[in-house]
Amino acid sequence: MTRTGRRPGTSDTRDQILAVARRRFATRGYDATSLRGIATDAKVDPALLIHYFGTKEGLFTAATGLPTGLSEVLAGQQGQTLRDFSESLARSYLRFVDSDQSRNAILALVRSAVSNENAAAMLREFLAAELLPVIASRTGHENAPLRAGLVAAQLMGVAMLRHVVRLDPVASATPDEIVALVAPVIEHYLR
Amino acid sequence: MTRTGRRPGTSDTRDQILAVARRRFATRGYDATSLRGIATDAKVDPALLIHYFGTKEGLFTAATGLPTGLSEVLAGQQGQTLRDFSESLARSYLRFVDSDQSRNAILALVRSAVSNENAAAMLREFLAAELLPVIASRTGHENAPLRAGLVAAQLMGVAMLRHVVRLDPVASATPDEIVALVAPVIEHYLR
DNA sequence: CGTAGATTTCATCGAGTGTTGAGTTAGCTG
DNA sequence: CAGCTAACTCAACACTCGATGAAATCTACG
Repeated sequence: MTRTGRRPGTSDTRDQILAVARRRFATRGYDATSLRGIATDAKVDPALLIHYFGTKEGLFTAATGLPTGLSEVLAGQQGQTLRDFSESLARSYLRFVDSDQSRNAILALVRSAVSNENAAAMLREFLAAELLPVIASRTGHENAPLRAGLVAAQLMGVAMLRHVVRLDPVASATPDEIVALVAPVIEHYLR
Repeated sequence: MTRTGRRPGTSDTRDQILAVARRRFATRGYDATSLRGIATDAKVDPALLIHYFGTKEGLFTAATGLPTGLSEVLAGQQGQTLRDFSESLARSYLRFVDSDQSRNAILALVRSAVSNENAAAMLREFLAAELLPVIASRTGHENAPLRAGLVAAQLMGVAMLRHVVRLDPVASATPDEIVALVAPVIEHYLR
């Protein structure tokens, strides 16, 4: 069936591997995701992944690299009142985390972070470098970083209950219902 | 060195296996924890774990079964004002999660839940049966379950950032600092 | 056309996994 | 002391994992 050697025509195989890898890392985490599983899904030999990315970790960082989107969205919401900022932060975050497209990058990190110290470090650095400064810049308290961290904790907890634990009624609530309750909390932290 | 057959004297081996298993499941999660690793730590042959608990999953449920302590503590805090309840919920939760003794049961579930659907179900059921009702009973809103879920999300997020991601300044803050900021949020959700 | 380089598979290695079955030692009961 | 059962280990099976090195097939360029 599948002969050996290069396939005819131009090849999007590399991108397809990345797409499959992103999906599987996101749903199973780093350790529980196998190169063989990705290879099978991508209709490719496992050795090809090594050839392209050198190592499993290389594929992971290539697949989950630059969780773009969130920080840009947040950066574009500066010149507003605190109330508007809070609501729009909650709404953007939910839309980001709920969307199949880009939640995978973050969920992969979260899923992997709990069993892999490397991934935990990546997530830590992403939060410290991208998310927390944007939030902390909205308040003038002496403990602004801690307040921003607790906002992040609230948001991450929502994502955990919604998408990992899938606990009702948090998992089944509409974004609007959640935003209505969470936005005032963010406002409280930053006031 | 270690001879075969039963050891002389009375045996606390079974309990020691459970102690090691709790610790390792908590720090690495279900999938990343191996029977051989537990056996080595407990100075025991891997087959003995199977002999006692039948299967790896049997050992897991035996080790992480009944995360008692939290629900009893919470149940004993009913007849208070909402402000006192919120603060004491936050403080009890932090003491529970920060203590080596009993945080392992919960952290094992959280760590395992992200890569193992069985563990996710256990965590879901624990939250739905033990934690949420106690919280939800403190408010009279029509959406009380959702509000309780968001309280749980805030608390779980704190635990994640503090103990899994270890993100400063949440990880290094004192319990008092966190309680001072989180308790009003709980109050807000339940008011 | 011819050949260099990219793409892809194959077969295999060594290590680690959960689990099994048989065998060995010790405590308990009569 | 004899016999039963519980505690415990040994060796092995069947499997999966990440990674390696060589070979096969194709594209691209001269």
